[in-house]
Amino acid sequence: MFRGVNPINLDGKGRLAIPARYRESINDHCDGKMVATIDTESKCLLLYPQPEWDVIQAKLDALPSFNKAARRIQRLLVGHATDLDMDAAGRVLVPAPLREYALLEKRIVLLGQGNKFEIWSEELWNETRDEYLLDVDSGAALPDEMQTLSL
Amino acid sequence: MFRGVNPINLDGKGRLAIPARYRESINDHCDGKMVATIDTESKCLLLYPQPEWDVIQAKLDALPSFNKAARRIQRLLVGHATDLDMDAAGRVLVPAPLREYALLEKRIVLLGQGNKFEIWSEELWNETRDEYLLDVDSGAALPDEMQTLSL
DNA sequence: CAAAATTACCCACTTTTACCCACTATTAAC
DNA sequence: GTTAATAGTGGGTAAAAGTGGGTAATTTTG
Repeated sequence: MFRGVNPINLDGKGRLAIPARYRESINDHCDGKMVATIDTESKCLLLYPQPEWDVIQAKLDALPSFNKAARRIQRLLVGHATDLDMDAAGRVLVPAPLREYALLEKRIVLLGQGNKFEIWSEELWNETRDEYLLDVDSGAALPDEMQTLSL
Repeated sequence: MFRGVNPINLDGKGRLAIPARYRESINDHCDGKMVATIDTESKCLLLYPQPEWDVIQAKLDALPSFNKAARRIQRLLVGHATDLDMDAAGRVLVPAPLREYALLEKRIVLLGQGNKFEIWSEELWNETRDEYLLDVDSGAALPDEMQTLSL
């Protein structure tokens, strides 16, 4: 279970150093094999341990090919999903097409989100986070599942 | 399980170099024997390992011959299906009629889609992808299978 | 059957990537 | 506070992959 915000620098080659505290867990869980894809709702990337992603892709692959919405999701998610291997220094190379999508340059944020990470450009993350905080005040409608949630 | 975006150049002879990371899997799975056909809903091609295609063609052949829609799909898909062999350098020659259908010139994109690849002209893929990203927000009707999907 | 076009196979060049090493900064220990 | 160890960062290099083209064999066409 991943959690926490981690400000990181991408190096000149587009490599992302996974913070050391996650590495053991990642090596145990998937031998350093990860899968990155795009988030379709925000300009950020999703980074899964490969076994976690394989479950999702199996579900996506099973969707009906002649349904337009299904096809669209398959093309976006599976189409952008790329295998990444951690190197000996605990780094993964983020492919150029994905970097472009999420507007990643030097300063990025790695966000632990349970079974996956999200990768944001630092600038975009800060803006998004601030918007979220404002929205909370406005008291936007919460789905039923959340009405009973106690923190 | 294929996945990922791969920008590739078709060479002057219409050959497509399969990215190295897929080659071992393709050789294991079908000894380099692939089948390409058209996608009937988008101007792109579908590229299957031969055993995967054989399953699909068997289903198509079993459709009722007197149903007009079935007949049409059979003619389009089976009619355009062409055997392709990977050469020693991991390349397949994309036949001219298929290249024309999908408007393939030099810059193309090979899109992993589970049991198959899609082959797009780079320009058309970028346009299509951008449209899809806009549509996601509009929340077009999703099939039931997708309502429960959690990423 | 001959000529032309196409295709398969091979080789050469260029670009990219994986792997390794070195340096710096930060944390932890004494 | 000083030292040691670990983590973060950057870059060089050898190997692999991508790319392009020549030539010979095969197929197609007139």
